[in-house]
Amino acid sequence: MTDRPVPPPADAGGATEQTGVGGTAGAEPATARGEQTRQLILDTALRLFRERGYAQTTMRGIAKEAGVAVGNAYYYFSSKEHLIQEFYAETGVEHRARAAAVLARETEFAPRLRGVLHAGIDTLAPSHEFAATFFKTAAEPTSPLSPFSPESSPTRQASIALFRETLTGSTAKVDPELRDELPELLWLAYLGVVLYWVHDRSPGQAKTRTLINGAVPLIDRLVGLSRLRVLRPVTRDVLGLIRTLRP
Amino acid sequence: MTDRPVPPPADAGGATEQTGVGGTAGAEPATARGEQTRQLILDTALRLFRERGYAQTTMRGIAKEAGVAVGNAYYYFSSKEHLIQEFYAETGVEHRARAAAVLARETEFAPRLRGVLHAGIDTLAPSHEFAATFFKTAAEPTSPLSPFSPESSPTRQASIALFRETLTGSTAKVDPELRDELPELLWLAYLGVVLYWVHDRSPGQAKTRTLINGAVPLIDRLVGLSRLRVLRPVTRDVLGLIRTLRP
DNA sequence: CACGGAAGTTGAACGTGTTCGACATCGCGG
DNA sequence: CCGCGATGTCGAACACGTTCAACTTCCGTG
Repeated sequence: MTDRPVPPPADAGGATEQTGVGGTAGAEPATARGEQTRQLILDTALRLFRERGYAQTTMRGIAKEAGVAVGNAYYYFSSKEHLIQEFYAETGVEHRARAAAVLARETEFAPRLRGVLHAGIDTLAPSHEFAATFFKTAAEPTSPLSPFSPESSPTRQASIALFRETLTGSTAKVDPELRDELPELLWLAYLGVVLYWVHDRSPGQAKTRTLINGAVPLIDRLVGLSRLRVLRPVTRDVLGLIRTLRP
Repeated sequence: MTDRPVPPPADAGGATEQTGVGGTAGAEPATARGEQTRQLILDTALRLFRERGYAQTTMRGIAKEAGVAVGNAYYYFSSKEHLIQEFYAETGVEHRARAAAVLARETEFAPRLRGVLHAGIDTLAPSHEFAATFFKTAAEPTSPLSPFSPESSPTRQASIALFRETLTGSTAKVDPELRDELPELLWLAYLGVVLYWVHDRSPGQAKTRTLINGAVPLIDRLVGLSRLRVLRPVTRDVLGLIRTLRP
């Protein structure tokens, strides 16, 4: 399908768009054989996504290439989109690994943040072609793949934790009030960078690197400035608004 | 289909995702009969989208309801997604109309911006259910529906012009350097508001209203502050970065 | 060893968006 | 009035994502 047509027209209720949340995420393999098949299908799928792009890769193609029936792929992954969630997870793990190397050697806030952001793009880089075409599914609010969805919570929390570590592990002096909220804001900024990267058509996505290199000093300076008398009220108001807006 | 599988596997070139840009946007009717049919199909489609949601509305359903063949719909609109672009256009026109009323009576920057932002959400409000599910197609960089795409240029320029009018028609004193760039930044902020709105699950999307009411004074204050000595360099750097990053 | 249920696997079948060659209707020049 | 090309219309056919009832394989228990 593509757009999740509610399968049984149950839900006598109304014309709501209803999607996802309760949706089965595919089976967690219980045996070694299952685990192996699952991994085979996943590897094949991600390889084909990178080789041919997301849209040009069909579930039939994945199944044939992996040597299984199409129904078998659906036994482990409840939809084509769910294969992407696995991609997210893998990406997140690699991002944190790369970031750890940076955080181990840098102590100042700016270089730490700069390194972590670049590490994220480094991780994503090989998949730029195909990432661009599926990021749209992540943009749908009702999709379990949305970075704000409950299903993405583990990945999101891990990512926010990474930015918390980036901040608290640094020598930066930060308004204590801001200190609690900043990691989430940095994560949001990272989302913005990724959004820019997805749209970035410059060779090697060089402009995204420019964005990071230019934005980090600005963020750094702004964080320092936030303790200034003239800016104090602004800072307070921003934080207040954010707290109000959080779901 | 849904995900634009390059129809003929031509393009011997490579595995690029290739999409859109050259894609036919459907026929511009040349006769009165054509114009009438086109409008009938469009009205039917948008009505069904609002009634049933985007995914639950099928091209066959639209055709049947409009009393035409499915192939006929494709004569005027080259894909289901292209029906959405029409929705954008209609929305933009209504937004500008509502905004004009506000701009006619307000002279200060903050209330003007506040009014224009609320007008945008007012316009979108009746379509929240269905807007949420298709905004994802707008998020795909290669999609003609992306707000950054060449195809969206007219709508985008009109929207930016609206924010320019919001600013220049006001009594606000703005750093002349900022004055040129600010409208585009305000448009970006509007996009951010819409993005929040799409994800906003609060009753009546009340939180989006809170966001607008809270963010506008902040923006207003920040714009004023930008002329301050301490912030001058930051302002310069931000503007420099933006100019570098623009495609 | 036999059996029974859980786990894994299959592929035909459904409804979808989209395409395309054939047909219908129109308006205009002869 | 007759053609004839452009414009509009049609619906069967295609490939896709997804479902599901039937089947097979596996393993622990009696």
